[in-house]
Amino acid sequence: MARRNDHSRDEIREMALKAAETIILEKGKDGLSARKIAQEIGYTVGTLYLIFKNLDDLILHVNGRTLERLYEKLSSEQQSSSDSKTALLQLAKTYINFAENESNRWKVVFEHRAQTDNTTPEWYQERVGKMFTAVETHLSRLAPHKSPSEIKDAARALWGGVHGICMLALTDNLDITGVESADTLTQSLINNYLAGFTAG
Amino acid sequence: MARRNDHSRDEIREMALKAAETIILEKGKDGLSARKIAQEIGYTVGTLYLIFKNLDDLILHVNGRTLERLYEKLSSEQQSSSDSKTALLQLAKTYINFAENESNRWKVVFEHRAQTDNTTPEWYQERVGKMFTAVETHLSRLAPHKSPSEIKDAARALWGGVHGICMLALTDNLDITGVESADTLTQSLINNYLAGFTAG
DNA sequence: ACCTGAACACCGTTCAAGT
DNA sequence: ACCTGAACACCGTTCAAGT
Repeated sequence: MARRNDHSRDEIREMALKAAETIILEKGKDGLSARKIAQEIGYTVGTLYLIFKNLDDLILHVNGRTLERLYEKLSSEQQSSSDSKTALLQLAKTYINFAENESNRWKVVFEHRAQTDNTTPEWYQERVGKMFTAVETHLSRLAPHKSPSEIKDAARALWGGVHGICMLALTDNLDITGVESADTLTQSLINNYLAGFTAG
Repeated sequence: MARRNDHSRDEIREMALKAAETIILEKGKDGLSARKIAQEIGYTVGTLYLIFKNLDDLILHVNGRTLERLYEKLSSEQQSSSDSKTALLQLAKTYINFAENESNRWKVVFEHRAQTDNTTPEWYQERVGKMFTAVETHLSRLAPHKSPSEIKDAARALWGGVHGICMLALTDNLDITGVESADTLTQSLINNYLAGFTAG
């Protein structure tokens, strides 16, 4: 063995990330290990360390892809919305559906973020930031008299709120039943928040 | 060795939970292991398994104690509040301060919840439920015309929102700076939400 | 240059055996 | 009855050695 050259570095990289995503999908983060990924793609553990700094780095890239997929979902649904309020409600619906459908992958984004306190690369921060841009756009349409920093804060308050309901629902900490209720709660949050925000 | 009887079962149990809390405080969940707990309390790993079902069970009890401490903090601050709106804002402040001060322990509550999907014991659910009761009480005072189920939903929407901002701030996912901002955002969330909720 | 295989220092969990 | 010690089946990570 050694010197096989069956796959390019980029191919191995892609295979590894795909394998990791599949394992997380099926077994959650606890089911993931470098050895399992390696076995899945037909290489040795050592090979993974030629491509990724370590397992945390690999998971960081998995999470980057998850955020990318969410962003695609969010941006594909926001063109034909009549008004900005409806658009925001629709964004929240999409957000929650994504989190529910990709539940295991979605949880990893935040579990992993919580544990490793190394500085996050800029490409990652950018993807998180993109998720707020659409919200800010709609909010500034609904409240044109607000300053940019007020809009920025509002987007973070409101979307942090949507996220919180979503995560608590996903982890069964809200004493509610499933997605349908999570959806009801976010709609209530957004409607009431907007009532206060646009009036104030 | 064997048959030492230096400590009662309950004493060992308490020592183990305390040791686990200290390790989590200092190194986070990743720094925790059964072997380290055992070493810290001067017993063998095997002993831990005579008292706890497994490490997940031990962590569950650590989390139960964390929730209990939060509840004490929350209930100690809510006596003299003039009106219910101020009381809710104060509750959120206390909540965020607790999460920030006990950051490592607080994260474990939700990381662990996210990974193990075994049914949670009722004593745990009760502690989570207690956290919502105070919120419900204040909300029903502010909006006496709402039905109990509307109040319940509102409490979950609003507090899920507070929680979301709190967690995103703690994990650096909000592009804001620290606790102060998390506090500003929750105050904004609560104020605007209440404006809509009490008017509707 | 590319990849392996074996090593190192860890894990969680179990359970026969010691007192 | 209470606790140990050693075992089992796993980990992440590194790196000399093979082709």
